[in-house]
Amino acid sequence: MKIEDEIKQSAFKNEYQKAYINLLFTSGYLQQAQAALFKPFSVTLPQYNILRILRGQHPKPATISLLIDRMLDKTSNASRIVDKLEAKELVTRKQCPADRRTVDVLITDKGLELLKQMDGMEGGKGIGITNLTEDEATQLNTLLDKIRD
Amino acid sequence: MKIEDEIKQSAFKNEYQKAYINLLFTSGYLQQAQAALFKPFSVTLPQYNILRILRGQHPKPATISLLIDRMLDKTSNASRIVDKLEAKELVTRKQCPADRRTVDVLITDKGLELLKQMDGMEGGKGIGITNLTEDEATQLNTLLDKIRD
DNA sequence: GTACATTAAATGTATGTACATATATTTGCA
DNA sequence: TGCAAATATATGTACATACATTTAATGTAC
Repeated sequence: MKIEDEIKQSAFKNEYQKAYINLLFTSGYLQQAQAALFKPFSVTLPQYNILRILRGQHPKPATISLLIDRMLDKTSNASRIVDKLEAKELVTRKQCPADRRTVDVLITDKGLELLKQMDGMEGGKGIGITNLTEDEATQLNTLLDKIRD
Repeated sequence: MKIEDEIKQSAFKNEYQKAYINLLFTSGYLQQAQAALFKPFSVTLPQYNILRILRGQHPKPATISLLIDRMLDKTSNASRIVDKLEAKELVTRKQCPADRRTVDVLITDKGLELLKQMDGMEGGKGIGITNLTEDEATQLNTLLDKIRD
């Protein structure tokens, strides 16, 4: 659907303003769609992202710093997201003996099992991005990279 | 910058997954940039969006329902955002006599004055979207609309 | 005209974001 | 060695999101 109709704003100042709003809106749209897919698993998007990073490290532990470094949103609060995951027994956290400032975060078997169940719904598959052809996806990547230059 | 370098993930499964992550990441990037621009004015992005809608209506009032309808993110909580704006005296809120369930929300002179000061920084001008040519912005709009089909 | 459904808005709760600050530990340098 | 700076994480606060529930007013069917 055209962005004009989605937000009921008939006119934009120019293509740039329109593209800007469109980008924010589409991102929100995809995030909501994904959150809906995740709901049955009782895991939020940021929690899922942390779990994925931990699986990537497994069986090595990750520190909170490493998680922050790899997260999409650098400014979010990894400590508290790990709190939630720990409460669900999807990760463990223990002080690292080598450097007692840092904490070793490890995904549990239960966490790995959950991710296994969720595999196949990642990457927005079937949500909307696959409405594009592969060429168009490549085009989109080029445009987005240019925006962040 | 290429998305691979931004999030230190070397390989994506395919162009779709990459485009998906890229879209979410770029949206976050733009929102953070805009939040930084807004900070001196002590207004958050959703608060600003509500003010813009109210200016569009001025001098007619808007109901909360109308605000929800026009907001980019439909599921957010317009009532509480209006609370914050009311506390800053940027809007007024009073029960509508015709239908006492509804509330007339009006932008104040102070609110209009604030928007006037902020005009010119909207639409991501100078933030990144203008790294594109006008043709590229049009292309981007087409791709994004297709994602939400 | 009373009862029930619908609508508009507000409120409650859990989660996350953004940013400042606190606390503990380690590092580095005089 | 001793002490300040840097680092790793946690915590506090304000704001927003997501979703369920509540409250009040209106509409509708009988």
